[in-house]
Amino acid sequence: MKLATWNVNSIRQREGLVRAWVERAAPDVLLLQEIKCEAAQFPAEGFGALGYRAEVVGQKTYNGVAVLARIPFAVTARALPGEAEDAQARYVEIEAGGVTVAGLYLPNGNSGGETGFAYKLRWMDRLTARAQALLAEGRSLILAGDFNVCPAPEDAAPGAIDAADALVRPETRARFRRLIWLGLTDAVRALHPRDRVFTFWDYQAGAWPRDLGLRIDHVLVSAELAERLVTAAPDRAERDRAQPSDHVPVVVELE
DNA sequence: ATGGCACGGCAACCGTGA
Repeated sequence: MKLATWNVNSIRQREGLVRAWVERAAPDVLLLQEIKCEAAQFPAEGFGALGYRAEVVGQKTYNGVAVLARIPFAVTARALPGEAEDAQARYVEIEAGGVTVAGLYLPNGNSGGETGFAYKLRWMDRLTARAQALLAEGRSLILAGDFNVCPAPEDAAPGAIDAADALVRPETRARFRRLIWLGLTDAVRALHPRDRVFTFWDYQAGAWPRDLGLRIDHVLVSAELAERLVTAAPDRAERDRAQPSDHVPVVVELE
């Protein structure tokens, strides 16, 4: 199984780029974040022509997630259980090939002051509870998406981010570790323990040419899937294209 | 030393992103 996650920063702006990438990379499952549109605006036909079925959890203007898959799947959730506060479209969960796959767009946590940050932390707690419940059922599990978490200092280029940023605050990192402690493996870091690996470069300040990036898009897999990992890496070349997203796809292959 | 971008919604900028 080849699975990818990509924050595309508006699917309507990025349709051509994403379609071209899908044709080249041919993932079995592609999780999209920040599609920034309602389901009716999602260009499902274009991907249907490539053999992909879409499940879209959309929202006007902000957020929005989707799954594209060329293998059969069943939708198991369109929101993260917990608080009834998710007017925000940030979670979609499917079952495919015997694996539960959650595509997520975790709140950034920098807007709305401490209230916004608290929402991020609660969202992480709810994600942990969901993952724990699925693992308790004995499911093989993949959590993939834009976590808006830079797990460790080596996941940020020096000077790329302020210490007070919600992506690196200790409370954020502690909750990410709690997820890992459920028994999940950070696929990219597991296969690249010493490498400098980034998945995001800001549009501003020449962040891409200066390689001032962050690693904030992740694929976490349960133990038996970790043993099947063959490759796990971002596709950096996508950041060099015309009108790119500020994130690149992260691709994982399981044998 | 510093400033630097892009998106959607809307019809002038502004909230958000990270």
